[in-house]
Amino acid sequence: MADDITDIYKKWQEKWTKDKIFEPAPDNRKKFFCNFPYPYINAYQHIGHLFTLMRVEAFARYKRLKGFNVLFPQGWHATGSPIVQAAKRVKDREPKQMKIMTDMGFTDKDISKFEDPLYWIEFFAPEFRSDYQSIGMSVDWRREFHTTSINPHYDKFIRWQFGKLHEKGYVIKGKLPVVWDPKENMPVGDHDRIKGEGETPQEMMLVKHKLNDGKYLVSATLRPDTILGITNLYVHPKFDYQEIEIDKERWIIGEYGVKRLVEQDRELKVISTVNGADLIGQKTEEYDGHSVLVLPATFLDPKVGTGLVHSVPSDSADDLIALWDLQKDEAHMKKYGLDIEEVRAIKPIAILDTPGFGQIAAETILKKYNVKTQNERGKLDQIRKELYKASHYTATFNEKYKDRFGIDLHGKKVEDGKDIIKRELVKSGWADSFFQLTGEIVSRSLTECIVKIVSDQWFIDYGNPEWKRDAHKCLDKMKMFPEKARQQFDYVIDWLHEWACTREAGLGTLLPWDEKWLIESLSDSTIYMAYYTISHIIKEIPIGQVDDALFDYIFMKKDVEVKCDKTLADQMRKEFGYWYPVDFRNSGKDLIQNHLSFFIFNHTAIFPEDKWPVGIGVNGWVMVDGQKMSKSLGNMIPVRKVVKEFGPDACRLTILNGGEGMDDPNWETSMVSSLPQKFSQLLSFVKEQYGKGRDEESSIDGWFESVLNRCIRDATKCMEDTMFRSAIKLIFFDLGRMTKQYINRSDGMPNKDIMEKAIEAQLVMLSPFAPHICEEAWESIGKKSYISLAKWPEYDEQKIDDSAEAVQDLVQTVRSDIRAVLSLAKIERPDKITLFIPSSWKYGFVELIKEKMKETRNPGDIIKTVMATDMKKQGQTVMKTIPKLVNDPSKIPAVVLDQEREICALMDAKQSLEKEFLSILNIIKEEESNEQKAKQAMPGKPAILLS
RNA sequence: GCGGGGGUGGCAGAGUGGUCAAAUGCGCAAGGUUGAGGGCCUUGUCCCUUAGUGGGUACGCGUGUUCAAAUCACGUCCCCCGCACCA
Repeated sequence: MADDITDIYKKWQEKWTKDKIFEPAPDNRKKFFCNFPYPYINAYQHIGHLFTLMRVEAFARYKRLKGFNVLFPQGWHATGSPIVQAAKRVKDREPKQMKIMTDMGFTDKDISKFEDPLYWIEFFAPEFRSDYQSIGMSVDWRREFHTTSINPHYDKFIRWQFGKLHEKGYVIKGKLPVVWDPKENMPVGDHDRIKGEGETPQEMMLVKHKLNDGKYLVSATLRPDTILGITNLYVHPKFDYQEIEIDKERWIIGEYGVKRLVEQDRELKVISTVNGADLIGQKTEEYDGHSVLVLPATFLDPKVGTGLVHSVPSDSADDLIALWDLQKDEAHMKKYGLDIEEVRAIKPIAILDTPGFGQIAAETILKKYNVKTQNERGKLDQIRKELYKASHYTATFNEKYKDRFGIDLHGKKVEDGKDIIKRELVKSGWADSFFQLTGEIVSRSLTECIVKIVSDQWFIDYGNPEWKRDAHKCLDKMKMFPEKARQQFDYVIDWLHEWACTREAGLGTLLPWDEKWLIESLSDSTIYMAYYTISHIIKEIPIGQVDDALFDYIFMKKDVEVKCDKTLADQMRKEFGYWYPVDFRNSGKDLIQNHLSFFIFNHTAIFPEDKWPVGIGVNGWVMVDGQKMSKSLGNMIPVRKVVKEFGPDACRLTILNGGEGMDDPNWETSMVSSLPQKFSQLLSFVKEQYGKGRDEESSIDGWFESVLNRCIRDATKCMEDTMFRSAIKLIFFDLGRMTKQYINRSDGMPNKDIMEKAIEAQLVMLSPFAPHICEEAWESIGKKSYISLAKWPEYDEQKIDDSAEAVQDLVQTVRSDIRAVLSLAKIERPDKITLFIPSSWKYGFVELIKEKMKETRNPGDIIKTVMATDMKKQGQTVMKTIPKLVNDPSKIPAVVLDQEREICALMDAKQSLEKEFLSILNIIKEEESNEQKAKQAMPGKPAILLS
């Protein structure tokens, strides 16, 4: 036996490894295949990973105890760009990255090695593995692997997968707007930006306005649906616009607009430059045929859109206030030679009904905020947001939209009609579109980013309706942990559409039929769990012999020629056939909308129905002592740190005790730090108590057997539902407390068999959470085999007896009160004890007390009871209480059960012993067991009389 | 805005029509216990009142359904997660 608790961990980890107890092979038992998404290995893991991981680990160990043949493998993910980019940043000695490296504890000499992306994998994969091992994960390490082309076997597998998807027509080609660094000629992800995190490309509609000479003024808008409300255009008198030839048309558009069109691969030719001032006063023809005036405006930003806008004063507060300002400013109008009356005649055109804002929403809201001029930018910015929300999501089209767009939109919501209008405008040639960034983005190369349209991008077509149907079918049959995650999946499956599955840079696998592309990281990790079933075998096969045929042979049961050893191929086919499908895959709730849904989709696409996944677990995000864990708060806790400080079992128990379901679990420092000591106590308790006690039976045993069986029953239910926190409470805390109570209640002489059963049950049930300690305790009570391979305890429903538990608790309470009184009165062995109790207790209570007291060696020899006054208002409560407590009320001394509350009253008396009870005792003593007097002193209240 | 999950005592967190002033844990208070440690065991902990007791207010807010609501319905406010090409 290990001397120190810290030695225990290593001892058992080594034994497990030596005896290969977590390296399963197919046999005739039922199997259970669970896994945890392979982590991305660009830094040491923190306790956030640990929670998700531990849910799988605890479940795996539980299922093993339940007699399943359990497979729990683990691999590592390196696909994608973060490692490559981090390596590059290390090479550039970028300060932020250097801090990350030194924070992880690397010296300057170490750091230079990280300039090579492959070194990251080489370094971190073993580090992750050693962290996993140090915390006692029951993983089959033979099957470990990492992703990307540097693992050629896995690479082949991913190529095979994509070949399959391609074959079935689930991979399609299309266009994609991406954020682009024009200097580096690379796409720019969110984390590669100095400025503009979260900004994305946004499609803007280009609306054409026909001038008399047939040329078009082109404005940009996010609200093409309000086109019927256009009253005028605004151009900036000081800007130069460009006239371009595009698609055989002539457009007049700002220079930034031209630039964008060029960047986005539009063919065009610049013809000439047009001064804004020259456009003012001209008229244009609109989509619906009406004619509007071009007006001057100075609020325009040349960088936004096309540098000129159309004005919809009915529903844009900015447009309306600008119009009002201009209408008031005669000098300004004159300056540009405008007809004052004509300008003043411009009125907003009602087009939408906005609940709460009426027909001319812009006017309503300007009045509400009391905006007087267009210079009140703060208010106007706020208004824009508020009005956009209301207008876009709640407004409906008015009668003008009745048959304008080929379909009656009158009364329809803007939200629903917007796309229809957009399509119609494009179709009729009155609108076009381009992309614009939602905000300025500056890349790490200090270049301002642009939108680039990638035209030969590959997509996985999650929008395919038949595929969606299969995904739903799979979901419907799956078990969810917890069940309430299901609704989110349902929504996501419907909502997913084409997913860009290839990248130009990073680590990974090349797209088999178009090798300029790399398969993106979320797409190469959807069915790889199948690879776990064979990874330990396939790695022995020369890479030249691994081809699509082999995978078809293994996974599709196709009887094709394989290049490799047939025995090995058959063995892999057997492994896959045995272990698949995935029984439980667990992950954070943020992965529902991508990875976990892809997991479902891809399985239904590639595998036959009996291999579709059957269980998914989802959990929340780890908090640290009530606070969100984040880099900025500096409370990211590395796994290795806490494991070293508190030992693996304390960490395992603490993290799972933090929470369950979809709630965010909370890591409590106070809990983890108190556990090592509790473990020591548990160890010595088990050693001390096991195998001791009496052989004969006693009635107190029934109580404890009831407690024990109930605990096993409830804990089993919790484990089945991965409600690990509740399980820990029952197994570790409640059962531990009750076992000690049993020893007390049997005066240190518990029944030997029952005690042994209880100790064994507790250890086995606790072992998924604290396996090292439990193995040690198991060994200390003389068990020869591993507790990790023991049998989960059975429970006997017959032995669970609510009434027995209630009665026992009551009796024990009375007994301890008597003791307290005796000790207070400093009497060791009274001749007589008199209990004064409410008369409503009489049904069987007295006999019961007598009997129990005898058994438990009560300090008095004689117990006499006296009925005190009737208790009022008992009946009603009692009648309600009984049915809940027992199924057969006739079986038990009914009223007694209800008296727990009254016993509590007695306990109260004990609480205020010094103040109150002493005086009562005095009364009783003085009166020399004058029962009458005692009754008067405390009518209805139980009292204890000694003599 | 959309989809999902929530709002309960000092905190965390049960409870989904009556047994609810509300499990359990932490915190806090009192007492006990062990001459070892932030250990263990009792008891108390919404407000007022009592010898026992009784009464009041409460489960985001409002309204309703019901003999009865933390629990059901409607409305409303607030918080968290996601809304993608990022692993």
